[in-house]
Parts: sequence; structure tokens; C-alpha cells
Amino acid sequence: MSEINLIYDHKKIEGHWQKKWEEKKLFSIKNIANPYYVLEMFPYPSGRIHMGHVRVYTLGDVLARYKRAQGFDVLHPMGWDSFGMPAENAAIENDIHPRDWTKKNIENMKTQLKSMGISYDWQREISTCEPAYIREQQKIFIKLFNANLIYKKESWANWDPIEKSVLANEQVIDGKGWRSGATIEKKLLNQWFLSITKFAKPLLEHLEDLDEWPENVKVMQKNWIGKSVGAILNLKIKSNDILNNINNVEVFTTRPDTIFGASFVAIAPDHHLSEELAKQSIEVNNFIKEWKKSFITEEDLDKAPKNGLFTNLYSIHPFDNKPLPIYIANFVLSSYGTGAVIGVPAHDQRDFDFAKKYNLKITQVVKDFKTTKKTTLIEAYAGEGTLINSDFLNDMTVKEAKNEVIKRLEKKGIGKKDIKYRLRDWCASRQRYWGCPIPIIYREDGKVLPIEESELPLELPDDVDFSEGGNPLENHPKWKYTTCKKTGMKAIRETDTLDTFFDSSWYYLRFLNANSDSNLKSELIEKWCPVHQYVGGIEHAVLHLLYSRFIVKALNSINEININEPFKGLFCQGMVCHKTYKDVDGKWIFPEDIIKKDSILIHRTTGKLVSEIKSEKMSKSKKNIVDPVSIIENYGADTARIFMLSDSPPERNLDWSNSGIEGSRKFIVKVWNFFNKLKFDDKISETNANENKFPSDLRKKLHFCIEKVTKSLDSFQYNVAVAALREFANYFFTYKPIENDSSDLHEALSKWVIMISPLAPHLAEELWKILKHKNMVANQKWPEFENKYLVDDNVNLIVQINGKKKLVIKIVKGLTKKQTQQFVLENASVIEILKDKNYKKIIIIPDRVVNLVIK
RNA sequence: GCCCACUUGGCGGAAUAGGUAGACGCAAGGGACUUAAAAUCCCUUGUCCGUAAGGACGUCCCGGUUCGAGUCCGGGAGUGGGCACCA
Repeated sequence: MSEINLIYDHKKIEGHWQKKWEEKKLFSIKNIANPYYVLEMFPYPSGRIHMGHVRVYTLGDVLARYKRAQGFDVLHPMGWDSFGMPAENAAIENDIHPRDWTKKNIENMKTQLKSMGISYDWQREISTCEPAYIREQQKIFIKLFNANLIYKKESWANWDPIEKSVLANEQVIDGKGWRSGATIEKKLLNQWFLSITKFAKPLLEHLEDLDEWPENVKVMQKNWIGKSVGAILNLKIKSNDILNNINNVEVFTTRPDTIFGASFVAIAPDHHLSEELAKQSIEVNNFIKEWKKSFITEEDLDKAPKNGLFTNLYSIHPFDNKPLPIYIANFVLSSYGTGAVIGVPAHDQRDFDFAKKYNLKITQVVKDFKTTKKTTLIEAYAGEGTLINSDFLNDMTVKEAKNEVIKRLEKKGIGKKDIKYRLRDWCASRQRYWGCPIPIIYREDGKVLPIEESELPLELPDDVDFSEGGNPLENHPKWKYTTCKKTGMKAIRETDTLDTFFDSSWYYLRFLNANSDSNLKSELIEKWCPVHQYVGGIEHAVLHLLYSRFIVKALNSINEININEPFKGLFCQGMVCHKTYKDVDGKWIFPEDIIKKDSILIHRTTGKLVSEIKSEKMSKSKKNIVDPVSIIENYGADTARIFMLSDSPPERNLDWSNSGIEGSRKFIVKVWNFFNKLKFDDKISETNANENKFPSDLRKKLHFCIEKVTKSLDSFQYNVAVAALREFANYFFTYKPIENDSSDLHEALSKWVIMISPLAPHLAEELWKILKHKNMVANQKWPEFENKYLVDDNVNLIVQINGKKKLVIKIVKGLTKKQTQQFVLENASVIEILKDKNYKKIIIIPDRVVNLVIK
């Protein structure tokens, strides 16, 4: 580094301004006249920030500082999503208490985050594992419980018989427990559910009002909720097949029109009829046993081969009375519809595959409008068409037939029109220690009751033992056995804790009352919510965002809050990726362990040949992480921030590169050196550049820059904003002030510094000082552009022949079509081109393009 | 498997509303400064043909709409995210 570069001491500069901002409490709320709530998804305290954090928090900070400069009262808080499995895994593996582990991690991460210079109001810091947060969350739980929006039901969980505990899906690898290696089975547990399906309709419909959300997220939510309009119908079971009074099976279908193409009925393995059959059939019993060992996720289910077992029972077709064989099938979900489907092979691909496998009849009942010839189907036909082979439905369209079938079903009293959602109720029970305790007791008289408000918060016991496996709360009699405070009766506490999605589904409300005892029914919520701009990863597109929307609607429905959506604007940023390397043995290699020798990559210590794989999301296991802490240490926060913002558009993945960070550093140092060489006298900041003396070229370029940066920031194109700022910097680097008066340059530079301040805030404060300004740049108003400086008198007119560019002619702006045509046709080059041809057509877009069509 | 997104030079990317493709940057090459190197500064850089002037081609692939397509429509390929107990 050269001598002059050494002057740019990022550690000194950044530390200095971070302290100043904190001393002046610059980022705490002074009033709420013009509120703007900026929120980034709060992190899980893993212990160290990673590049993904640096990216998302930089994006949020740019917005927060930009809005602040625009005169908004910006709320920009930060907290910790501090319950969850990793703390418990650390407890099991390293014998450290989850609370201590978490606390230490938060301390570390907070220091790291602070070194980034983000404009957080740390006075409002919250942590979901703290008593105050638990207390408020338990209040919410009880309110929802009392409103019948929380209930208990049986559902399946992944059971590890060796660890004697429930495993998360990600802890089950190829059907085995990740630690124990035991074969995982489904186990039926009585668990707590939140009635999100009661809100399926508003959750779906209100998506339309979220016009500041990315379209793809809304589509994903819409598909997740999955509204289906169809019919529910009651199929009689053949009289001599009736068992234990089960004389019918209820099915849901979205295609009642295809009823005459039905050839079988399939029920879920956990359907009540299957369970009844299992009592008397070894075959059925075995089938269900196998099913319990099979897939757990929907992905597995879709990929697994479709299997069925004929039950020897038949149901009766509602119209032609033909018998329909009943199968138990592994692909039928008890959680969707009625847990039973009517199979129409010709018009549903899954049914088609199933029919082929079990030799069931395939009857086509819809033919598309065009085909007249009868052809054998080689796959299911799900399109529109005309009904055939369907008795009274023949010649109807699909829509007409649907209505007709529903009408007749209703008339016969064996069915009706129905709407089903794919969305399932939210299972909020976790058989784990490190989560928010569920404030419920089971009293000895059989009553299930919420605990008294005076007992809140119900905290976790600290003296727990992880060595026995399972949930430590189960093995903690002192905590588990209690009494009912009202009656004095004996009671047992609920030992399940809450899903951490519950914690994160309302935290944005807690920031508003971070230091008080109440949350809900607060006028602050109306003032600040919905969050004006929420920023986070696309991986949360469905679950976290849908659960948050649900909690708001649920609390609204019981008059606890009066907002209807949590997040007005949503922005989803891409991931941070980095190249991965493997050696000849297929082992992942850290990039810093690689040296280049004669353009071949080898490992520094082992000398083994290394090859570049591809750029992937940074992860510890693939050894392609770059530690932000050392980057900030070596290059500074502003350099890291500028790098994060340059090049890649925020919504796309960003590729980490060493040359990229070097490039950002070079830019900052260059700016720094330029400013340091300027000599302004002490009174310069008080003089405004005389408009007449302010050369039009500098003014024009400045206003172009203001326009471009403002519009780019407004549309989240931060990379374009950086490009515009660099472009103007390239201009002023070589600018020579006229007449020994530098007030024009001073004014332009001042505005440029304000514009770069949200991106590189520490640097901007220093530059502001160099420009002899007294106040902090963080308190400056955003510059405005004036249209009169943006218009150009001349414009480049493109002359095309058959749509291909041939010429560019500079013309005066604002000519009419007629004038443009005359101008072009009189142009010597155009005359030359048209020499021996005539044009057949001329298209004129004034000030832009003229296209001559010659054939 | 299902749902969603993305694909533009050697690389990251830019391109109001369909109207000059490649802004800004990285890398590379050449030059200046230097005893030398680093740093810095200047120039060149989509591909192909051509000494040049200039020409042809070019936004993942195939097809369509249009005077005109990176942009709109249909089909396909590849990559990434989610799939309900990771957060």
C-alpha cells in the first residue's frame, strides 16, 4: 500500500463514528409524525455472523438511513430468535447449558453486528428466550386458546427409538436418525395445533392487497394455501362389506364431472376404515406397519412408488350402482380433504398410474373439443372438453357437468359442493426443552387449563439433564408436577414447548413495546404497523411469512390488535455464494488453503491436486465460508458494505470474490485521497454555489446522478445506485473548478456525500467533515433533482432499415412525426442507402427511432 | 415429484413503456511513472471476417407475435429456493 493509503485508517474512522452515533442516540425514535418501520428478519444466534447476515443487514440499513434522510421517523430495531435446536444440540454434544451457550453467542454476534455500523436502535433489543418475551408470548397463547384457536389433536411425528425423542425432518437422513442411526418410525402424538385453516380464506384473499410484495412470494403462498373447489360425496359401502357400522366412505373430488370414469376408491393408511380393517387383517396391518416406516416429507411421498392394497371391500357408484373396489393407498393423505379419494384414471395422472399398476379399468369420460377419432389414452387427460360415456352428462362441458353432478348429489342427499384447502393446521408442539413453555396444566379432574396470568412468565427450569435422551422437561418432576393455583388440585404441566415459528410470528410487534409489560391493544401498533419494509431471505417465503400473517389475523379477530397484515412491503434478498473446492480424494478444501502453481491448484500443506467445483451458498460443511469478522477487520465495514451492494442486484445470489472486495476498497481509498487533497476554506460550507457560475455540465451530471441514485434506491436496485455514484465520482475526479471558485464543486461533492452516506456511512461522515460541514451527514436531507437540468436539447435518433440499426443522427428534440420524416429522408446517408430502392413503409417514433421497411 | 424464481462478454451485471445491447465494476493486455516491484494514472477489450474503412453474427435452446424482441407468447434445457419439526 502506498503512503497516502495508510492515512485511510478504517478502524479509527469506523470506531469513532459508531461511538458518536451511539452517544447522540441518533437512531432512537424522537417522534412519530412520519413513521417508517424498517425490519430485517432477526437472526438465530449461532455465535458468529455470516456473509448472509452482512448482506441482509446492509440492505436494511441502506433503506433505513435513506428513509431517515428523506425525513421519515425511522424505526429500525434488532433482536434475537434465540430458542431452537442448535442450543440443545450444543448441550448434548458439548455439555453446555443452552442458556449459557445462547447468551454467549448473542454477546459475540452483537459486537460483530455493531462493527458493521448499522443504524439500529439497540434500546429496543429483544431476545425470544428472555422472561419478558416468554411472558408476552404466553399471554398471546392463552388468548388464542380461550378463543378456541388452539386445540389438541393426534398427529404423526418422527420417532427415534434409541434417543427416545422426536426428530426434526432434517435430522432424519434416509429414514435413519442422524445421531443414533436408528430406523425412524412415525409415532402418533397428542399435540397442540393452531387453527390457521380457519383463516385460509382471508389469508388467500388478502394476498391481493399486498401490492408491495414480490409476485412470486404471493404465488407460493397461494399455492401453499391451495384452494380447491369440488364436491364431497358419500359413497355407500356394499351391504355385505359393512364392518363395525362403517357403512359409507366420504370422498372429496375436484372433478365431480368425471364421476362416470371412476374405477376405484382409495383411502389413507390412517383413515378410520383402514384402522378398523387392520384389527382383523394381518395383511392390512402389515401394510400400515410398512407405511409407518416410509416417507415423512411431502417430497418423499411424491417420489416414492405408489402402492395400494385391495381391502376386499366395495363401495357403490352413486349413479350407476356399479361396485368400486376400495384400496388403501400410500399416497392418499388423511390430512387433506376427507382422507379418501375417488379414482378416475383417465383424467388424473396419479390415478392413471395406479390403475395401470393394479389393472383397473380406465374409462375416458372427457374428450377435448378437437379430436373426433377415438384414441387410447397413454396418459391422463386433465384438460377441458366434452363429456362422453357419462349417461346424463354426455355432451356437456366440464363446467356444466360439474354443476349437474353437484345438483343431483344434493338432490339425492349424498353429496354437496365443497371447498377444501391444502393448508393444514399449524402443529406448534415441540417435544423439546429449549423453547417457550406452553402455559397449560392438566388438572387431576381431567380439565385442561391455561395457567393464571399472575404465574406468567412460566419459565424453563435451569437444572436439566440431557443425558437421558428425550425431552428433559418430561424427566423433571419438580417442574412437571404442580398444583392448580385456583383450586389447589394436583396438576401436570404441559411439557411440550412452542415451535420457534411462534416466537418469530409476532416479534415485530414486540419491538414497539420492547421495554414494557404490554404488547397488544397498543396504539403504537397502529402507528407503526404494518411494517413498512420487511427484508429477508426467500427461504421464508411461505412458512414464517404465512404464520406471521395468520397471527395478526387471529389477534385481530379477537380484537387484540387492529391491523390486518404484518408486513406492507416485502423484499427478499438472494444468498451469498462462494466457490467450492475439492481435492483428489473428494474432500472439501478451504479456499485459503489453496495455492496456484503453474496455473494448477494445489493444497498448501498436503500438495494434493485441487479442483474448482462451483459457486454455492456459503456453508461450513462445504468449507466455502468467508468470515465477515476478518473482512471487516482487514478492509473495514464500509468496504464490506459497498462490496455487498455493488454488482449483484439484491434479489439475486451474490458471488463472493476477493477481487471484488479489493475493488470496493480501492474505490473508497481513491475517494478518500481525492477529498483529502481538496483545499476548501473554512467558510465554504456557508456559501452556496452561484447558479450562473455553476457550470451546466457539472450541474447536469450531478442532477442525473441524484435522479439515478434516488430512483435506484426507491426500487431496491442498490447495485445501480453504486454504479451511478461511481460514474459521477469518475467525473469529479478530473473536474477543474473555474475562476478559482470551488463553491460549485463543493456543492456537488456535498450532495454526493449525502447520497453515499446510507451505503458507506462512516466514510461519508469523514468526507462531510473534510468539506468543512459542522453537523453530521447522518442528519442531512436527501438532495433533490430538478427536471430542468435533466432535459437535453438534442437527441440521438436511430435510423433502422427493416428493424436493423443503420445510422444514428443527432437531432433537435421535440420534432413532430412529419418533421422527423422530412429530416431523415433528406439525410445524405439515408439517400445513399435508399439509392435504388423504395421504402414500403415508414415507422416514426419521435425522438427515438425511424424504421424504413424495404422489401 | 410438486410449487416458485433465475439464465445477457472471460466474470458480476446495466438497459423507463417492445425502440442505440453490454452502463458501472472485476479480470486480462498494452503504455506512463519507478533502479525494480507494489501502488497509482492513461489506453484497449462481445465474437467472427478484414491491413483498414467497413461488414456479418450476437442476450440458454427451438418456435411464434411485431416494422422492430434481452424485454411479449408457446415449448424445452440447465441452475437455485421451498415442500409443513432447520431457522
